[in-house]
Amino acid sequence: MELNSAADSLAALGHDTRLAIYRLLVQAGTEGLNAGVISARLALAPATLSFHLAHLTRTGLVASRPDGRFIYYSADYARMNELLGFLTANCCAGEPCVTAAPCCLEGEPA
Amino acid sequence: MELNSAADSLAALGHDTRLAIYRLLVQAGTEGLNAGVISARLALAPATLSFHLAHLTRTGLVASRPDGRFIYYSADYARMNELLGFLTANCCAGEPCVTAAPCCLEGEPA
DNA sequence: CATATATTTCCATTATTCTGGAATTATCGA
DNA sequence: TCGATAATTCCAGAATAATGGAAATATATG
Repeated sequence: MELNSAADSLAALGHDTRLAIYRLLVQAGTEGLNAGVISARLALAPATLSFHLAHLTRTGLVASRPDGRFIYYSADYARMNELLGFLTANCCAGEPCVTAAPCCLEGEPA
Repeated sequence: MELNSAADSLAALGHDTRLAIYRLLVQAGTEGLNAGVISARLALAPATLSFHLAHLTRTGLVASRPDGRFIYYSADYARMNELLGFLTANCCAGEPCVTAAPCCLEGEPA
């Protein structure tokens, strides 16, 4: 993973509203939630939500899946783990250290 | 950890230059590096580096320790783990899932 | 086909962040 | 004490991001 791409993802998560959206999706599982449900739960104006969902999607943290009139959004767990791995890579200069274990990868296509 | 505080930390990491600084410090270990060394390695103007180090320090990701004319900066590994834990908290809606293991906590005062 | 609903895109305003030269503060060594 | 070095703060211009009303797009249902 490139530094540039990791920074983009972290910047996407570095905003109260987007982080709240992302956590909602992380907790929702692979099914995801449609935009209307997210909008209702977080009390966001449609245009504002759309802007933030587009941002999260652009960085690869979130995937979207149309279903009729609805669009379902879900967290991409593989991407999350890539990002966690990037942050802890080569850490601690040889001092005692355990690297972070992969999380939530079951059911993901790797 | 509060959502607000996590978002601040993620935003701090969501910038190419700050992420590069942070990774340098993560890899440098608990000793850390002084500002001059960081400035030289990343070819940053002093004022620019100072701005970014202040940002990282404000969020708690980085600690500073004066030593004579030098100021040493180091990654706060406990804080990094808090942040990783926050991102993966309650994830996957009961689907098979392994939470991230703590990293780099040896030698930290918890 | 007409209407209702879901979501996005357009757009303009407002707010925030980034950058680096110059001045400032602080420490070291002679 | 004086000059050199380390790092920060001040400042202002330039760039980027966030917000939400209104219009547009797309799908479902009667």
